[in-house]
Amino acid sequence: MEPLSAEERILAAVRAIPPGRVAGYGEVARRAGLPRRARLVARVLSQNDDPSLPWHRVVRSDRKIAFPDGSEGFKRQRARLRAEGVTVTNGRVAPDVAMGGDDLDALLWAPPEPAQKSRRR
DNA sequence: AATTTGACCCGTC
DNA sequence: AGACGGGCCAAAT
Repeated sequence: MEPLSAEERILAAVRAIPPGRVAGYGEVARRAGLPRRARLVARVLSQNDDPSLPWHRVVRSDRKIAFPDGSEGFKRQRARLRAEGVTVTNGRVAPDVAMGGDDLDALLWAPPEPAQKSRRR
């Protein structure tokens, strides 16, 4: 088996984000085994053309949509997120759907259950 | 070949 | 909240 290229690993990491949840660019990079390569993730997404890729589940680490407010990309991403039940206000997704927030479970791709308020251990 | 750009991130102030 | 500086690095200028 040919080892997966960096780009393929990134795409796989993006596809691994469960519906209704989001992850940061840096988080995806780390997941793909490419720490500190957040920009590469952004570049790969910008090149991607596969409509089946859930690229809209990738947001900035501050949970805001990376596109300029009001731009086409911005509106497209916001619509796709809302379509799967993610609340977006002022270009930012609700904290309970974000991963890497502060709970270990989140970092380990916590099971789909965004409804609950993450109780600290 | 050198410099700038970009769907980014983090610590510090 | 925002600003600044340093990382990161493939592509485009």
